[in-house]
Amino acid sequence: MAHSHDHTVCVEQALAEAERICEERGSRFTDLRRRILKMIWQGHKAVKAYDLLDQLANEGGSAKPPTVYRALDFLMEEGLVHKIESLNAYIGCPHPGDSHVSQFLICDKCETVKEVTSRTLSEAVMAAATSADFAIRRQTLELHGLCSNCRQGAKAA
Amino acid sequence: MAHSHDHTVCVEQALAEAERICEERGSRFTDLRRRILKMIWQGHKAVKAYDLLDQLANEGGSAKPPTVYRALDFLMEEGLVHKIESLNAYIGCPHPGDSHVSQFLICDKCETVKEVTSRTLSEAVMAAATSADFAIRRQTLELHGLCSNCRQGAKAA
DNA sequence: ACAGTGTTGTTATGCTGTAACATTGTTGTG
DNA sequence: CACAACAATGTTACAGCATAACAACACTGT
Ligand SMILES: [Zn+2]
Ligand SMILES: [Zn+2]
Ligand SMILES: [Zn+2]
Ligand SMILES: [Zn+2]
Repeated sequence: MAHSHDHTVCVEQALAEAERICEERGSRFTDLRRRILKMIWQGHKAVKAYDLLDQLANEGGSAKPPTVYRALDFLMEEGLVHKIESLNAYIGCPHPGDSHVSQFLICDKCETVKEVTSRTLSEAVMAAATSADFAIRRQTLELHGLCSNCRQGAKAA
Repeated sequence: MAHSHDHTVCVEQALAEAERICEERGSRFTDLRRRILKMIWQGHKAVKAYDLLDQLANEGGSAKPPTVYRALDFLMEEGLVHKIESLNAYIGCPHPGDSHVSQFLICDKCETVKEVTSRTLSEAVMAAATSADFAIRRQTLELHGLCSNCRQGAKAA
């Protein structure tokens, strides 16, 4: 988020929801997966797979790429994490559980990624697809630019 | 394109336009860049950098990655080619010259990529950004699914 | 105890992309 | 033409992103 906030709340909420969702579905929210999800939630920036790998290594133990990618695959399948294609990086979903299509606002300055779900936008996407007789199964919608906060900083300076 | 067509026309037109645009701007449409643009236009699918590399190698000579990536950078800067982030692949722009934001319809079956420029969609994107007080500089909008042709094939079968 | 399944560890490799420096080609100037 | 300046390409080396294949371990239910 651009504005400051108590981020520990974000993290705890995300972990609690993940726990609940996996419980419901009978999928296993193991310690490794929990650790990685927590790392991804260390802020509102998208996190790179190899940064996760490094952090795992620092916590002791010798982590290898598959460890991280398998956890990421799991988290994405469960809808707990999204991949930002234009960054090759991963971000926690702020509202997993309820199925949704999302769009991302990515600030190129502070790197904050905000997930939004605009109904209007979704409908426009649908309309565009329909008029081309195209059946959407998955969408990547990533908007890069400057967040409100970073633009105000620029003006002040 | 899903429907069959005389693709040599597409290619020739793309190359001619590229020539014209570079001429206008005083940028150099060298032989290498021309060859690579032509390869990208071998169809309406997105092409991978290392496939271009292989083709260069096959045409004799020992091409290395930077050769390809530099050409791609040039072509993208001139707006002759777009990158499809969700595929790590590159596709020729069917209407370079006129500045535009585009969206891509990517068929997961036949791999055809269609570039569209929907005004409604662009406006919805703008509206979503504005309402989040976000200033867009670049957008990635990639819709994966099935094109009309591939769905009809499925029904018939 | 045991089989079956899912998770993690390990090794190796493939794909994607760039940094840095050498060489060659092009353009304009005296 | 000789020469400087710059753009483009060649070359080597490496960094970053991701998966295949198999081994070891853990959890489940019988
Ligand atoms: Zn937060
Ligand atoms: Zn920002
Ligand atoms: Zn064509
Ligand atoms: Zn298709």
